[in-house]
Amino acid sequence: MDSSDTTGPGVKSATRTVALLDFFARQGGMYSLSAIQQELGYPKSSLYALLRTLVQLGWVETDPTGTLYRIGMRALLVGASYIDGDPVVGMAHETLEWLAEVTGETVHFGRLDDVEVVDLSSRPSRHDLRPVVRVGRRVPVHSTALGKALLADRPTPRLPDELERQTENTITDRRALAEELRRVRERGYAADREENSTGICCFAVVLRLQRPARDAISVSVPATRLTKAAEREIPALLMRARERIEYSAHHLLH
Amino acid sequence: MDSSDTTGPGVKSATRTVALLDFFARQGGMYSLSAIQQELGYPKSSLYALLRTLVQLGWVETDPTGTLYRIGMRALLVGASYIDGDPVVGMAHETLEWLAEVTGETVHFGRLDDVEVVDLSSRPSRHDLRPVVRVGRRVPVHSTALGKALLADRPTPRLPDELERQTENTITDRRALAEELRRVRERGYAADREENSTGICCFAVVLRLQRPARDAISVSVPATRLTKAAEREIPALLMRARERIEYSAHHLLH
DNA sequence: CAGATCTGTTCAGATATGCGAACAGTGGCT
DNA sequence: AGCCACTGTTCGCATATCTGAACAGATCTG
Repeated sequence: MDSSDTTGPGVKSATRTVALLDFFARQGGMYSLSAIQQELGYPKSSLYALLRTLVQLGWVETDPTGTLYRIGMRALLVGASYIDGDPVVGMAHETLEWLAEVTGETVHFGRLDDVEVVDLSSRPSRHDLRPVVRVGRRVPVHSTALGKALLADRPTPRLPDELERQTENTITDRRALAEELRRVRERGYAADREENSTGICCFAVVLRLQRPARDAISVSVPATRLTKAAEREIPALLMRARERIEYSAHHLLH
Repeated sequence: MDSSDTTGPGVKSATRTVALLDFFARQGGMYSLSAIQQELGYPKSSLYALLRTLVQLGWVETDPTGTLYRIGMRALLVGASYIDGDPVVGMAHETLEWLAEVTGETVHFGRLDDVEVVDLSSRPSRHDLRPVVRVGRRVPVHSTALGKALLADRPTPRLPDELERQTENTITDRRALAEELRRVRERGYAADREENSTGICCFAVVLRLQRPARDAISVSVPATRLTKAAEREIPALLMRARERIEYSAHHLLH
């Protein structure tokens, strides 16, 4: 069987299983059988058997009446293990600590997934310890420093169908974004000037562990704290952090 | 079809799909095809097809050689959505904020899963802002305040096969644990005196949203900060937090 | 209260997966 | 080198899933 066939991926019910889980993840609520069937297009009876199986295994939960479905807790456990098992996140950990310490700001570790960036690790700012747990959440690729840093490293960046406006500074034009990516390549780091979230600016650099880069690290700064000095220092610190991470990585991989 | 049948759960390859993901989550590393086959006992060729399917879908990743498998990023995204979609976690959120604020300590929201507690939400202490992201991780049920609070609410608590020793204070005897649970019921809250982690004490109460309780909230305090006053105040604050959460829950559910 | 129109559920035939065995690489050992 | 033990990979038949249509239960409506 050819892998790029019209038959789609090999095992049908495995494909559907994860498609179902993906559906719950994207929509994030409770859905009835028929609602799911309308969305995914699978036959009712197939979904029925599948859902019952997954409920039995704890991967899908139902409401007390047994008629509304949502994602189950086992999914959470498995998801968390992705981070624990990732060698790069593990190696980057102490350097991100250091980076948060010297900047006093919030740092993130992001990984490109299709046309979005997934936050794999967050270290809150020293100042505002908001409980924002963003780990495992997606952020747009065109309006964040993480995303732009990663896009800039690709010869032909894949972009979402529409560059959704997040703030009044968001770059929504594809030409303008291409130009911005050129500047990112030139400078060696990406910046986000309240393009994703009003009042928040970010800087990011990619980790050059594979080509094109898959991972990036960033520092987020409230616009009010973004002095001229900080604008110079933070990118420099990011690059030092990158060196440290890349160094450990090369040692680990011999 | 009977639910407690010898046929096992309905759709075989869905069962295997999630069993495979569970395997990766528990072991948390990279495994070869034959290693997985030894562990799970499925035929090689079946696993082969399944793994290829899941790799194609981003739920399993391979190393550069394509011979070692690990959990993929999509699993992380789906797991994170469990927390976002949970109504109780959502409602408890601002109360946990408040609890962290008034105590100045780290608070957790835990949910019972089989014989372990899963951390669904953490709010770091005001003092030591360690980046401990424990969300999605399991903690033992017998050595934590969260676990003991939840166990105490069950008529016949399910326990792990062995009560593993975590610190020198861990209760490892089943009789002693039963006695401890009796005290928890009497007092209305559970305490952990460095039983799970040396230097850390916890208090926890269950949320009475269903019988037996499924969720609990806790406050963790470094043993060095645990004054007599704190020992009285923290359980009282936990109970106030519980009232607030239960109140919002009943409003939401009418 | 009957009819209409949604739900979730079951069933037997069409169809795709699952299985063991044989094949093909790879590295280690004498 | 040659053999051996071990991987990952492919392939055809037995078998279990998938499916569409029919059934049943609930809610709404005039």
